[in-house]
Amino acid sequence: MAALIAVSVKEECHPFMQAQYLPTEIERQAQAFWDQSNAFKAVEIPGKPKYYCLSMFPYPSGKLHMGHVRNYTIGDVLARYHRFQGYNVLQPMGWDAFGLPAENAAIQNKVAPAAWTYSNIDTMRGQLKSLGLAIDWSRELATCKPDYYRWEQWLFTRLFEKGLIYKKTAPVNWDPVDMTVLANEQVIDGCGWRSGAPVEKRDIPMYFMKITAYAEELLADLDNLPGWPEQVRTMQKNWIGKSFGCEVHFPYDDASHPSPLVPHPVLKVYTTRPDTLMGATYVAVAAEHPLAAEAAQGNPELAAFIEECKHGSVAEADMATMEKKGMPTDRFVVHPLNGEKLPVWVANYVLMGYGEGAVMAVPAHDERDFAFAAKYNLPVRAVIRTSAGDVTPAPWQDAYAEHGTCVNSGKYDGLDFSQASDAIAADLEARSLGARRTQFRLRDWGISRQRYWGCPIPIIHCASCGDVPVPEKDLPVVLPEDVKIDIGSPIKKMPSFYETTCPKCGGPAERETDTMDTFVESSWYYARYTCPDNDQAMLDERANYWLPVDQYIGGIEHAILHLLYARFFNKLMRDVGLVNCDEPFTQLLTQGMVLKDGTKMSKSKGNTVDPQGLIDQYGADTARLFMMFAAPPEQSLEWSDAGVEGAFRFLKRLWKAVHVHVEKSPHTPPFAKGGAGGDLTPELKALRFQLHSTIQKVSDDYGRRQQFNTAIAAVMELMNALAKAGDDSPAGRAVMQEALEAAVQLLAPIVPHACQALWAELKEGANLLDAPWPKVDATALVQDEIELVLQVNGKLRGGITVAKDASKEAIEQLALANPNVQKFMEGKPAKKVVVVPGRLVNVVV
RNA sequence: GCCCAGAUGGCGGAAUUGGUAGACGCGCACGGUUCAGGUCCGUGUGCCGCAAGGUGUGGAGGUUCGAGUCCUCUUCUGGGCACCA
Repeated sequence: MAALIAVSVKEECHPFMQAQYLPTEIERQAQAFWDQSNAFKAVEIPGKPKYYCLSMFPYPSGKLHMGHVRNYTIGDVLARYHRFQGYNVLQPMGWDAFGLPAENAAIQNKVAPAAWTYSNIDTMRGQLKSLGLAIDWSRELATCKPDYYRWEQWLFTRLFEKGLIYKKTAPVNWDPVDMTVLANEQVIDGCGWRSGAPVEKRDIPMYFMKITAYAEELLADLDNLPGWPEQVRTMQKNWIGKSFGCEVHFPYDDASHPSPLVPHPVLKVYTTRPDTLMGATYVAVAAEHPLAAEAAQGNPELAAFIEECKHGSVAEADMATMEKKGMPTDRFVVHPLNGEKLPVWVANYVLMGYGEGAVMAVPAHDERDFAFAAKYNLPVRAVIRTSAGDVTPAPWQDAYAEHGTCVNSGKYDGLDFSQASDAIAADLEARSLGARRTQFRLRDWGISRQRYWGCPIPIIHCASCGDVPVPEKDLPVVLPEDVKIDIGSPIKKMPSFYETTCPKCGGPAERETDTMDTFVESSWYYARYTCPDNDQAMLDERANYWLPVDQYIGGIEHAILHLLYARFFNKLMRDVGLVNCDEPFTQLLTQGMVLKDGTKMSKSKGNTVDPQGLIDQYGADTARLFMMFAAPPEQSLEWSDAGVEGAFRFLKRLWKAVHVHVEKSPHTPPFAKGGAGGDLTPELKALRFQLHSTIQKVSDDYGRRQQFNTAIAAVMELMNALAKAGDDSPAGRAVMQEALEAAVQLLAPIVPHACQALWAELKEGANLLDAPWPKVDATALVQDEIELVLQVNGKLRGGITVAKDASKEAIEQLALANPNVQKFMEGKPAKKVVVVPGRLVNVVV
């Protein structure tokens, strides 16, 4: 590249254009022009259709990686395309700046997390700018700045007062050597990543957001999001996990000795299979269940087992893959319908966080209960007739879990799933030993983190007044940035931070030193972009101009948590009166990962390609073109150096094609129907047919399909056709001008710098950003004849050309008369002839 | 373990509504241009076969005149699993 620049810096005869494609200079000029003309500054214009295009903001980890380049190029392509369509476009950018990596980097490099973060932001901002993104940089925000997070604290206090934030204990990963709480990511094979010590579950008090209060709405509104990928809606639906079942109460056998630890003389369970209740042979509780602790008193073996269950991480994947173990207690409960005495077990496969933390076990019809019963020799009683029959001998078959007809169930025999469920629920209700109930898998969102680099939770703990939210006038609670980092949060050891007075009683009090989950910041940033400069309110009327976000773009890995939390926050903000819309993101595009050698590009795997090197060597346009061409946005993208070369080669050919044309015939007006040239030759007609088909296809690819690889391929095909065209007549030159103008416009969203320069060349200095999107000339798409494929028994046997309005009968006759068709019919009569208009004829013999 | 995806030439991918499988690009081969090439241009390129033709979309079945596309089962790969972001 350097050599290339050195060769050709001399000015050519043409004032605007170099003969050679010189991306460095072209991109510098284009970016300077966009900067100076404030081309992408977004202003609210009432009445003009708006398009809010948002890519998930980056965590400032150091420098840009290829995933960022891909994400922001996709967003930029959509933003620029809609701008050409006449929309008032907002495309902002900011920084998801709080988080764990800053603390790790701080320990490693002996820098404060704030300094490290701000320096990364500066580096990455520069890199983003070199990509030529159509971003309104005046709206840039960073979540670690008090002018951002003060509003998060403000909303927290509102929600706390509304009762939507509450406090309870919950288990965390505790490293007993480092004496710290670990993130799931920091637990490797059940041990702390730094200390190597086996991790324990420990209950600590935390603040929770009542997302379950919105479970119904979060579930129902998924049906109002047709612009979201089906798979994301399905994942969220399953995550929320609404189930219809029954609460069943098992009275304790020795109800005469109710434990003070167990408030009710019944053991409650939740089941989605009340129809199998007659098959329950034991009851199992989670190790954390109060009954387990109570039964362990005076039972050292059981106490040891419960202790053992505390080892390992709190991650559900770990819990679900570990060996299913259990231990009996000396307690029994009474079956609520048949009065049988059932043993109570403690089992590690029962989750305390779901339902009642206890299950009724029906080994005959539940796979986990089946395995557990086999292991511990517990009775199995089949009570459902399934496609596998009336009994359930080992080994387990999936059919055992099917819905079927009750058998061996006394008065319920013969009833199907819903009849039996209804009847059993009714009988339980009559005895006050249970009731119909819906249950959600979704749990409330624990937002407390025992970390430093996050938004301080605005609560003051007062010995007499309890937990008091920080009054609005005292916000923000500012996180000190000039700190020394070692293991543990510095603000927990900083009296100047936590020593304060109670806002209610004025007595001495302590600030909360936990910070918020960084998912909180990323749950509302999309709204703050609409009014980032407002220092009087979290949001203002501009939010209702721009929201909802019309197009959101980000990695599929965020399909559940981030997107669910953001949807939740939108509803919270709506209910506080800050926004009008019910949902934050109308259209969602989930991009795939960038791979190299078939695996994810990542620092830890050492297979990264630095985008900066790519931009320096080939320019941003080539990087963008390659990224958009190599795969459709939702699929994973395989990195290829040769593919980058190919993209660069295409841009050189495009540049040369325009250059040669302008040199040969400058100031050519584009072909216009009835204008230059009059009647066209068949070749030029064909060229215009391809040109306008391409405009139609590419516009559809950008606007509806969001498949940019096929848009690029179509323009490549057009350029290949133009390279073969050799008509130097005035009509030929006019069609060439028309085609090159369109090609440049069609590529402009993807390759903005080169196209900006080429447009100025073709249109004598005009600004491409002012040009409306090319229109399809319907008359160019009219065809007199069409080609049909001929098949015999579904196999390709030739083709025919017919008039576009040929009748079915005429087509059938032509097909049967075709020599190759006759050859493969081998003299047999046609049993059936299928004519698919405009496509094919299939003769069945 | 549970939830959600994906699998098509030597490679990335195309085939949009069940209708010509392999567009476009890379790579490769041959030819040309150039003092030179990590330049440019042209031609060819799924596999088997001299050809006619046959065959072919992870695997096994099925529906259909017709299946990469729909159904059932299955294998492998990837994403998520609530404290990575």
